[in-house]
Amino acid sequence: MIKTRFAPSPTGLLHVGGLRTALYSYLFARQNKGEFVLRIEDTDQKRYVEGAVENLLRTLKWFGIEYDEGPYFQSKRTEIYKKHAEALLEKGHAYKCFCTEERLTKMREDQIAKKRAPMYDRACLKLTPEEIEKKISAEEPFVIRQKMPSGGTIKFKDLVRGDMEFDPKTVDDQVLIKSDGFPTYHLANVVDDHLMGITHVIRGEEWLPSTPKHIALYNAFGWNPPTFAHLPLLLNPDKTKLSKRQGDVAAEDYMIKGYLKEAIINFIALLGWNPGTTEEFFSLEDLIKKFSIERVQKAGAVFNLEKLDWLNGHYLRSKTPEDLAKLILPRLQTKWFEETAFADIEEKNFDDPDEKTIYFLKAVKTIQTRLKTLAEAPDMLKFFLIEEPPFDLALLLNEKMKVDKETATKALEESKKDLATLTEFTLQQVQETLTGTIKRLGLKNGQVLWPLRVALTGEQYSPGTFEVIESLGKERTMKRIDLCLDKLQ
RNA sequence: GGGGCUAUCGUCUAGUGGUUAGGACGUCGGAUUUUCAAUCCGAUAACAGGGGUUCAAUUCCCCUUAGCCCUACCA
Repeated sequence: MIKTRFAPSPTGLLHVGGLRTALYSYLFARQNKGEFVLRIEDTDQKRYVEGAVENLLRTLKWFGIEYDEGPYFQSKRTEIYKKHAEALLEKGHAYKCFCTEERLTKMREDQIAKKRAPMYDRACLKLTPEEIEKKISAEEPFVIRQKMPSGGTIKFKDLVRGDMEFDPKTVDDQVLIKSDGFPTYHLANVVDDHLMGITHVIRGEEWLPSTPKHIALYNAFGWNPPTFAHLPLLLNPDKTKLSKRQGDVAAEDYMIKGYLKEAIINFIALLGWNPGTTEEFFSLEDLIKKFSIERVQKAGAVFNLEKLDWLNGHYLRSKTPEDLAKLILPRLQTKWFEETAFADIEEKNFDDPDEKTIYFLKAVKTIQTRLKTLAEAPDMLKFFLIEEPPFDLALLLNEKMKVDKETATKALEESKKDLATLTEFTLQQVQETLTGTIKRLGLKNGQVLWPLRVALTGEQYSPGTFEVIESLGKERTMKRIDLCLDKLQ
């Protein structure tokens, strides 16, 4: 059975690159009716960040990426790694190294100065058993190093990159157990993947150069290595590895900014993979069916937000007003909103809406097509929800629209008079009536509709005047026109 | 310095030994229009360079270049 895993280290908020790795691993497992394991690689106490695990769990859940097993914590499995390291020691595939940090640093500096590849010089490999014994009784701290094989070629087939070949002579003797007793990534990773029955290791390209170390470890243990798939990196606009310096990288940042999970999933799925067709909208379920590891790209992909915006708009527009309203509601907890009559609307109201809720839903529907992110919703909704829109004379009188004070007054008065005669306030009725008003006054559309729109919304940009009137309803429309006329005097 | 990976429009990408090198986002223009969006239509723009192989290379091979990743008792 196919089994994949996502193995992040809790050093901060889950970033979008990690999310994509998790997604691909998850998709691959699901589409093969396999299992997906979550493992927390917390073997470096120095880099542990409080709350990182919670953020990780919360984020994966929010995106609907569910794991079948775990989360495992490597920090709770140190005995296992120690035992395996000792087995390696016995078999001669590893050795104890007592070198101090100072010596290693100096060695490296010397090597670099001599234009040589910085690698451990295996000084401690020459230690006699007696010398080792002496150092241990003297309680000298030590690490356990992997002894890379001396000859041959390390070969493996990468699902994304094809046949790979490394000369073990170019690969350093990696530290396996640190002097604090914790394993390094390289050991813990191999031991766990084997013990947990992982069949496919899907991870970022940054791990490609250390894969020969891992293969050598599998060989040393006498285990069959899993199949590897190294994913291309997500890049900054300048093509460097995606980093915090150049914008938001935490998945949560995008949730906060008002991107929908389906848009984010769709977007990152397409960053490094494509279906080979011109199809471009994919739900998580679609992806499980259509994803294919063979079609994963080799080259890195720039994390470019323009397409995310477009996708988000698409998904926003495809929501029902009720669903959209539910998403917007938590974002409306602002001071001005608390002072409106709508502050007490709850999510459950949308299933059995009263008059107030119906109005709210209508307002949501009216702004729907111009929403790019959920974060914009409160501002766009504001004029619907507050009693009185702001009055801005400079905005109301618009030279380009040929609206002066006299025109505005007349337009508002006459529109009000005509709208007052309506018994029904449908979009069609409103439109026909006002078209008549415009004709009768001999004005251009804008000369009537602009002042009306500004009177009703107080905004520079808004949905169309007819829509606004219909959504506001007769009572509010009348009241707002009066208010505006008063202030215009 | 060493090892490795990569290379098609600005971006995400399709694609083939012979194609008008396709799509999407963006940008620009037009339609619609009361503003802003949405929508529809159109345009723009790419095979990194040099050698081979071949009747023919964007495609296959080699070299160069560029970019990136790794080179920790981080992951």
